[in-house]
Amino acid sequence: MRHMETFRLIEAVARAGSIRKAAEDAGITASALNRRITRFEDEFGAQIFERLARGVRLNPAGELILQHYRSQRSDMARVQSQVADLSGVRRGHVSVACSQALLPYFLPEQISRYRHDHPGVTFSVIVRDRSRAEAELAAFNCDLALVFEPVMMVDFDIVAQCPQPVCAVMAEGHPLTKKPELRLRDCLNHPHVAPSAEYGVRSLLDVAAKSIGRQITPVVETESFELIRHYVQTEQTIGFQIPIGLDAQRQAGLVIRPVSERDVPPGVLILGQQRGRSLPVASFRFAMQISKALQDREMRDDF
Amino acid sequence: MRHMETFRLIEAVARAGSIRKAAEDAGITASALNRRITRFEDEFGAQIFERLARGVRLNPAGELILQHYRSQRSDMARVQSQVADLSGVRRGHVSVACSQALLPYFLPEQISRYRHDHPGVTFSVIVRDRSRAEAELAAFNCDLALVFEPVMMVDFDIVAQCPQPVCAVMAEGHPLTKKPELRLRDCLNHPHVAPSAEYGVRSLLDVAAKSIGRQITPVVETESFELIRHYVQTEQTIGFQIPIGLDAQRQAGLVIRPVSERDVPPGVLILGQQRGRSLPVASFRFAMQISKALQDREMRDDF
DNA sequence: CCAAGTTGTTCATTAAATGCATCGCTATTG
DNA sequence: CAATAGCGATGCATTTAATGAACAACTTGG
Repeated sequence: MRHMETFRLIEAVARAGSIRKAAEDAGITASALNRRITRFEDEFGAQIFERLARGVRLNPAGELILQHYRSQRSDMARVQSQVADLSGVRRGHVSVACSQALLPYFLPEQISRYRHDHPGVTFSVIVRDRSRAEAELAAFNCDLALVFEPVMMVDFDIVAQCPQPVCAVMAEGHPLTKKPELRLRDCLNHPHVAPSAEYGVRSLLDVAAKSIGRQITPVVETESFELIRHYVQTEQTIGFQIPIGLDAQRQAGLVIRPVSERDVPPGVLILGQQRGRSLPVASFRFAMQISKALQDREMRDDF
Repeated sequence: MRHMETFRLIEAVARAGSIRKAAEDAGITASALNRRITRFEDEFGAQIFERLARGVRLNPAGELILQHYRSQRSDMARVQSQVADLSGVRRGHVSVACSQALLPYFLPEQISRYRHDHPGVTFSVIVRDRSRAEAELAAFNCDLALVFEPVMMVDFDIVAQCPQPVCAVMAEGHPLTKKPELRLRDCLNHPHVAPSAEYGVRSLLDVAAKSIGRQITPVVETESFELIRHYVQTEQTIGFQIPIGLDAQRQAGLVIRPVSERDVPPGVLILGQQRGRSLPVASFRFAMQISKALQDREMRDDF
């Protein structure tokens, strides 16, 4: 779309913080870019950049403009996808931000199933912690966010949800695998491995530990859920994860036990979108599929 | 805004049904316009007009595009008004579609009150019957619709409402003014004057008459509420209107009596907007003021 | 007070949009 | 059935708008 060029440039300038830098990135001269911006400001009727000595910065009006532009761009993408849809071939692109826990099994399965029915649809998956995922949603950089225990910003709209008890992962032969019910204090008495603070599992554990007068003291703290799963098989420790990122059948040598809900309340896995936005056809249908899958999961209540 | 030019032209072509006519209206040649459209279609990736022998017509894709454009235009207007708002001076424009009943007292008073506080805000008021008012809303041609007994299309969002009993208007000295309670059958036994079929008052009366085995048989049927009010003072007849379009104090020589609610259920006056749309600041505040006014009216329960 | 970095301005140049004349097509009309 | 009028598409010359290059004016930090 040609008309959007100016907006794209404005966005680039806002990102770069300088007209010259943005111009260089865009492959035009600073003077041309500067004039586009001033012309736009004239037409719009207000300045959108603060002119500083060391560059430029969006002012509040500019923030509004940028928000408008992003929403317009996403809406145009939706229109295009609807048009492609009514012309018969189901094309489109779905862009999801998700927590790490969805990476090993859930999302690959869901995407594969969707693409089996609609091979014309492509996907992009970005991995973000819960607050970043919501930020991507708000910036219209993705259509859907699938996150555990989101921070729930104002413009976040819940599409579907599914409770997820915190689970302990251990290697076979770990002493705690014999216990019929796994209490948090038992886990904390053994060496444990935990995700870092920005993750939902950790924040649930922190709160729960505090309420029994204890503290999470991981021997290894990491951003990578994958590392946790592998580490517990290397050193005899306890890791914490949520069931959707685990698969009892497939994880050979790994034992998965829910931590007693008396100690740690289950968190919620949430599929969300930007409030008030109408999604492209493909994203909408994918969201419906995910919702159904989460619902089925809740029915089965497995982990 | 420059970028929207092509969309404006597309809209003009869709309205005119012909590229040549639209080009003439827009003051450019048909060839230029034709090429803008084909270029847009290329960029967009799909045809948006059906080429017929006698001109062009929007296809479904074109309808979507037009809808998108209108929504974007209105959203841009909102952004501009927000920017004007945060720059201190409260400027803006409010555009309302309303039923005739609001013209004599209610809307003038409300607009005047709002403009007293915010002189920078301008208004446009268009008069439409209830279904037309909703159509204007859906086409983003106005921000608010204030209508009696709307037909309630899918994208119509209720902001506020206020019940309005159907009232009979008569000249002083009309025999029915003596009755303590006014029954519908009494009214129908006298010569009466009614609004035409597209109006809410009439449809309420039609339903009510039918349920008592009668029929509305107006000696004068008109689109103009004003004519009704004046006619009942010329020939001894009964007119029907809703209280918000009347003012017991100010209507010299006119008697207003509610028709018994046992016969005719009260209709509802509704303030609505297009679903999912965020209104410009001025329109939003005006809507809030109207809501409050309607609420106060309902409390006073006067007519 | 200078060096480095920025926005804003001027003018020649380049790219895009437009106007004009014309073609081919189709429905209408006599 | 043929003439005609109205339509969108297209090639070419022209006008208009956007751009690039160089420079001016300004702010900040040392």
